[in-house]
Amino acid sequence: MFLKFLRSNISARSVHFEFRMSPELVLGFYKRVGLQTNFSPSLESVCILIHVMIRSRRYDDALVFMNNLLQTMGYSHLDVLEGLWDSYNPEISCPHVFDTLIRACTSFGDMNSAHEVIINLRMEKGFHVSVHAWNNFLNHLITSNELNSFWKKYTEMISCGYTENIYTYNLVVYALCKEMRLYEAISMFYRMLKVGIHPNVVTFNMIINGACKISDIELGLKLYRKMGIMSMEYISPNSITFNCLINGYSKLGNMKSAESLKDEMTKMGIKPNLITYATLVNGYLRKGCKKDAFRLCSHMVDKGIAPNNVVYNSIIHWLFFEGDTTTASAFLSYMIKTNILFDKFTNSILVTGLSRNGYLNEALDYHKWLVGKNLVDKDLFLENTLVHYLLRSGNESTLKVKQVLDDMIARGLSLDSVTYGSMIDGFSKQGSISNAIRVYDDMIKEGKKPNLVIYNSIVDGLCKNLSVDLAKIMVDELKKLGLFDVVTLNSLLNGFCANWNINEVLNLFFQMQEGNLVNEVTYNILVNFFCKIGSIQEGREIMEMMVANEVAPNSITYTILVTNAFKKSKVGCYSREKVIELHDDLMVKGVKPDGQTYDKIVGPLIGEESFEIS
DNA sequence: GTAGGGTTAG
Repeated sequence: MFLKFLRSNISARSVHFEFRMSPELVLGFYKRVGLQTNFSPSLESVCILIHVMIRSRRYDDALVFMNNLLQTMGYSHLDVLEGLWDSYNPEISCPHVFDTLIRACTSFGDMNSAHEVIINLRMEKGFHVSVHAWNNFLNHLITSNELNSFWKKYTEMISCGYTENIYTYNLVVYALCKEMRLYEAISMFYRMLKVGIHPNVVTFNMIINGACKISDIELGLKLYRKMGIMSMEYISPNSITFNCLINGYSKLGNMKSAESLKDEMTKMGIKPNLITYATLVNGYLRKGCKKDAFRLCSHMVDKGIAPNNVVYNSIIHWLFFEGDTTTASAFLSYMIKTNILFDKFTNSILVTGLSRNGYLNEALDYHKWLVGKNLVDKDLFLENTLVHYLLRSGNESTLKVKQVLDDMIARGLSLDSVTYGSMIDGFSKQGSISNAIRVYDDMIKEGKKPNLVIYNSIVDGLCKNLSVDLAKIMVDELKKLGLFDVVTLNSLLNGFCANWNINEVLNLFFQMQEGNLVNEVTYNILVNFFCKIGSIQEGREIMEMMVANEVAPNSITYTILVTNAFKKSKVGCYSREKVIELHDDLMVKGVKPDGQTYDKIVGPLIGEESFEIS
């Protein structure tokens, strides 16, 4: 009878009753006949099974059946909806079944179908899905970063007269935090209090995380400390609260505070978890403190927490970043040996890490392998990375770039603005402005509009290829269109400097100051220019001006000054002692020295000195 | 439900 039922040769209504009491039996039968060849149950029969499963609260099994219908059997979401609607039996079925269909759609990211189900039920059948279904739908929109769509659909939900619950309010807070609208998120918190919905620890955590993400740790800490008072002692922080704050400090490089928060949570009886350690390890690596990072790794192992792929990805990324490909490979091998799976982060870290360290052929091979295994996203990130580094590796790589692009096109993908931008910039930097222009023309032919970044590449290319006059004309045109920023003007300024055109340099710099379009790059360009055209002293004066205008000198400022001073010392225009004195002065001013410059210039100078003294 | 890792064009 069961087989007959599955092929719907007998009345669905009559079997409803037969099966509703024993979902186990139904599932067992279904699985057994499923193994037979030519087995193809009708839509109606599967829909009845779904009703039975929902009735007995076996939501996961119901989801599996729905996925079967939608994914393998090729029914559309609306087919399934009709099937469920037609086989709906008020004595047995629950309205909840339609919520589950929406969950099935969102679970594989098909937000449009999910919405169509909601609309169809409302418009055609006068049925309103539950607020939970809406919440699930809205949550998926946020997690897939479709925030515009989120707000539109949220408004739709409200206008249908739904009453928001705590989950809905939290979603709104979440969305506001994601859009970095922190103060609106906080006012949402008060609105919740006003309408009698108690914010919970999730609400707090999301706002605290939002504060940390915009680097306002003080605010995050304040909220954490006031959690008790603000909730009449109902809510206390959990591990997520601490992890958010620890992450905030780690991103800012303040590892001391990050670690003391870890101690604080431990004292409160909240155990640091895998995420706590992963966050701290990443924070130390970001600062270049490998020793501390590895200390925490062994600490976590001692506590019985094994590092996972996230921790390994982090380690490998930062090792590649500082050029230590040997140790990076060692960790990769260890990852493979201990069966820790690669994910899309690992793949991306590998392709970028190999490329930026000059292992372009290896990067290309690995990428090819990934394509073969169908493990590459459609977002062109890896391809654009390859194009970028290939073009920077010299002009013999043009053929390989072509290969990457051809493969891309063969896979049905087309170049995006980043591909074009990377190529235009790469060719400009190689000095082959004709190729850059060819790419630009292709881009226009493809109907793609150039953006500011691309215009800036071209301006920079013109300046670097000694056509500053042309660049100036172009910038004037861009200004008329309002299409320029500090980067555009920095390129032009740099071009004037390269031509030793002091009048234009000063003129443009004053204009930039007036327009408040000055950043640390602007000053670095000028520091370099005055070191070359004038004296180290003049360069240092520009730096003083930089500090006075509250722009912090960075490691590039350091390199510019120290390198220029050293060059002058070699031709006897500057003493070696003064180079060291310059270094000391920069250190006192809090300028971060550049490691390479220090090792190459200052270190040896100091070594020589101390040798002479001893 | 909220927390951790990567990033490509000036």
